[in-house]
Amino acid sequence: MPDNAPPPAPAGRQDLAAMIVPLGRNLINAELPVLRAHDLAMWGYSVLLRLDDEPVRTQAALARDIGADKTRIIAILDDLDDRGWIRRQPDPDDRRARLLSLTPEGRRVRDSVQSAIQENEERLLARLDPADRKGFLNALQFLAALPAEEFTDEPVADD
Amino acid sequence: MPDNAPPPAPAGRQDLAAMIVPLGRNLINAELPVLRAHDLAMWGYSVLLRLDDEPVRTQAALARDIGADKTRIIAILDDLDDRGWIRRQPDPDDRRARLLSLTPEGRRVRDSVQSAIQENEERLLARLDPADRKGFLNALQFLAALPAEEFTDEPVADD
DNA sequence: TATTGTTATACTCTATAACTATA
DNA sequence: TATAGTTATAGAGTATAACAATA
Repeated sequence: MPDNAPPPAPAGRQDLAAMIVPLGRNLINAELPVLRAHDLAMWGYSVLLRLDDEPVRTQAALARDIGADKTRIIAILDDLDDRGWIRRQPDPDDRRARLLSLTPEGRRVRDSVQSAIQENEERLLARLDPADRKGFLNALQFLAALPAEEFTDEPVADD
Repeated sequence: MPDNAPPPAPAGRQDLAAMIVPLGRNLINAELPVLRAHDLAMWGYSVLLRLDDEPVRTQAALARDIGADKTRIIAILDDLDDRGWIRRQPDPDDRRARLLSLTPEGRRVRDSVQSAIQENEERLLARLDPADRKGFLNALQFLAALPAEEFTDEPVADD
């Protein structure tokens, strides 16, 4: 037990996961109509989001980053490629690897979907007390950025 | 667009779902070793949590409350019943229904698991700025209590 | 031999449909 | 006939294993 612990609040609140997981499910459900309107699936959107920041050098790295499997994203990449939303170019330096990048059209789709989604999210956040809203976003950004190993005492499968 | 909207912060942050869903996954992963130590699966733990507050009158209601399917919880209830952690008594007033309740042993297991889980969660929350932590929990409790319909403009399947 | 991408296969999870009993 | 619980089946989603190309 940590020595600086405030009262462990054993019955004071639900488990974080018990609140966060269903909340995530509701947020996903709110995204689905938007995604459907652009004929896009959740994994496809995840790929577009990940590629926005910077191109990615291998499909395996992309898969890992979005929490998927390298075998699972292939059909997704095929689909995005067919529509001209991403490019898959063989790396000249290592022809085994594929340089993944967003096309201008892909970026346009991504921006359009994301602003619709975030507009809806802002509608929810607007219902919060301003101070809570700020603390919520600060804390969420911090926690979401924590590497997976930080969540368990036990080492998580990580080799 | 809401008239009181602050700047929609289009590129300012990730989508809420994109932060919350992976965070939920990490929190679940952190729970798994604890659950395994009690030879309990996630759905079983969900059932114990739901039964804690008050007994439930039908299995279908229990399933709905924990976001499961009435056919899916049967094996889970069988298992919890076999271990003596829950009771399934036919309702004398309507012998089709099963009154579901926690046994003292079930409550003991639930408490033990939950305090281990929340102890770990407190370790994470302790890393937050105190004001953020408070805002985070306030906002989370509010958002987690929102009914599913509040998340979409479109009516969600609800008949 | 090791790695990237790919395909094929098997497995797990979940939902749909059909059945029994009570009402 | 309708509802609660149960069982059996089918489907979607996911991971594991084997393969081809390149290093």
